[in-house]
Amino acid sequence: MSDQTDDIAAVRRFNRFYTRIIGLLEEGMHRTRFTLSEARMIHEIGKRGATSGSELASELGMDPGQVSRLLWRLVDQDQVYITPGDDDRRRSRVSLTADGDKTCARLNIMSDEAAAGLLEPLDRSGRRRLVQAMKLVMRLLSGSPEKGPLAFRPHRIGELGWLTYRQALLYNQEYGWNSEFETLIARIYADYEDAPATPPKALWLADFDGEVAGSVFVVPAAGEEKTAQLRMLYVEPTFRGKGIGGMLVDHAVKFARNAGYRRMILWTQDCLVSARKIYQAAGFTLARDERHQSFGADLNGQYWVLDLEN
Amino acid sequence: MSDQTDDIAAVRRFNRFYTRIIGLLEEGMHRTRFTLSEARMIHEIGKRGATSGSELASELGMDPGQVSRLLWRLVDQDQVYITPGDDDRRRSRVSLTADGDKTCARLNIMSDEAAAGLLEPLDRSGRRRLVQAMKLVMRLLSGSPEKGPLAFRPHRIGELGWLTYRQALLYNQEYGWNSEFETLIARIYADYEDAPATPPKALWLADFDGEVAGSVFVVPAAGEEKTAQLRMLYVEPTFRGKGIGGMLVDHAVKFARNAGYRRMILWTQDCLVSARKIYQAAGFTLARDERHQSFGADLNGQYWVLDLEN
DNA sequence: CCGAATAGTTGACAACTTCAACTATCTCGT
DNA sequence: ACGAGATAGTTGAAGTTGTCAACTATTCGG
Repeated sequence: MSDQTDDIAAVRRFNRFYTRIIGLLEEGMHRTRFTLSEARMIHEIGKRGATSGSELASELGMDPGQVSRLLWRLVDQDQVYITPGDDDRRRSRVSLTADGDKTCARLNIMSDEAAAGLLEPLDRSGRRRLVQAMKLVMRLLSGSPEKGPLAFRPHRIGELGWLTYRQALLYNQEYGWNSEFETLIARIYADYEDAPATPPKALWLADFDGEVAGSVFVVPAAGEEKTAQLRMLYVEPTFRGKGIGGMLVDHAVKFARNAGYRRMILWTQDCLVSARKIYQAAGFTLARDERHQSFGADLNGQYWVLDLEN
Repeated sequence: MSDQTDDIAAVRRFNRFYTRIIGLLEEGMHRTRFTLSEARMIHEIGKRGATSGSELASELGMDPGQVSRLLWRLVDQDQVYITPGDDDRRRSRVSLTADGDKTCARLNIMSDEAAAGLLEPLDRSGRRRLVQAMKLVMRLLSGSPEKGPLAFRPHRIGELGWLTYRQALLYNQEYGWNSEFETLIARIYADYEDAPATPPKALWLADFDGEVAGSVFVVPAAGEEKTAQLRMLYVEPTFRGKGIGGMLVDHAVKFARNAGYRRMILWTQDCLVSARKIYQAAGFTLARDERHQSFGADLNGQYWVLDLEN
């Protein structure tokens, strides 16, 4: 309950804060001979090449009447020209004149400078954290059913720690696992990294616009010839239900097959329901299971196998 | 260079995005009989108890003239009363009437609801990440010379991974250390966590409004009776120069002394200049040093000692 | 081919922004 | 003690923005 109100207060504080930031940025526009609305309109027309008034109205959230008057004012200033639409003569085609193009470019530079002014006091690492945090805020607030470019890539420095952090936190929240699990996976990741390059191993992060959406890795199974082990499959809660887990497993299976492994195994817990479905879909079969007590919970461990030779 | 332009583009995208969010939130205010400016003014007066017009003008970024007219409109609506200032009769005292208080409370509830609407689609973990990201954006953009409440607290689940992530990344950026360092510290943190409770050990995070500003821990030194070892002192770049490192070390030394240790040792590298100064200031003396090759760099390790018995 | 929907224009009015002129009051240095 | 200059607030004027409603021209569906 107090969490709730704290969060709300923090969000409101941020809203007030960012209202100021936006105000400061817009201030800079007053050095031009255009008003803020005019500048936004020119920018929008420049971005789309040629549009209609109604599109501008909905995109900028303006009243159609205001759009109309604003456009004609820009026509008077020779920034914009309006021609009747070709197929639909209600619709007008709005485009920038040569002058308007120049203005648009100038405004863009000014906006860039304003944004650069925000970044200016920060060092490289600070900038990266700022941009990452902004992207996260956007993604969380926009609900993000957006299907952007998802890339599988190797891990970068520090990201083994990041994966430990996220998974320890997640499985604690979802299943109550304690710090025993955190130290276990910290060692698993360290062992992965320190293992020799052969027999083949690989780790991928699912990267969504710079944000880690999930990960998995493949190592040679201990003591078993020509057998690969799939480990640490995980998908961020906000990215679930998009098939990322399945893609990661398929990717890993393909890698193992190409690397010459004959068999693939994995060890999981029966409480991880959605993971189980993914393994089944990838062709794994349950070989045996075993009760055990770990991470402060009663678990049912499962051992799954996939034959890679057919 | 491309990084630079990418960051600028990301910041501009965020600005546009958040302009919309703020617009949506303000939309809700139209259900009241007050305009946005009036609402903001009432809220601001409510927050400060009693102010002057000029303070309101600068706080809300409004023209003094507009503030004057707005205030008198609110006086007409019986939300606000204005009395001449006591000591300075140019200055007026602006306060809320009983009606104004009620209005202010009502507006606050509406703002809370609007903010809650943003949080509503998110689960607990999503909310926490959103709030954290917002706080980070604020801190990075406000330059944060602010001295808020700094607390030393034990680590929570996942934070050993977080510390691994941050330190691996940092020391890679600053000194070029490779993943050998990352796996080493991952194991060091895991060992810390799995060690028995006696002889005494402790780890603290410097917590600044929910954000990790730095950390350090103390363990019994291997093989040496009554000797404590200080390890993994680190301060986030954005929090440096505020004495946090020194406070962490002092805290650790005090703990070791209270826990009955007679001596304290630590192992560091000579390239970590500011850390060295902190150790000196805490009374440590350099016992010996030793060249070695680790983490893909040529290093000069240093062994420092502090006698706890005087 | 008619009624409904859509694109855009125009008028009216209240509120906001910006600038400049103006009064009253205070501060500071001499 | 006093005058120059700064500060707090008020008022006027002109232009811009936000909102609503009425209106024309055009297109679409049946």
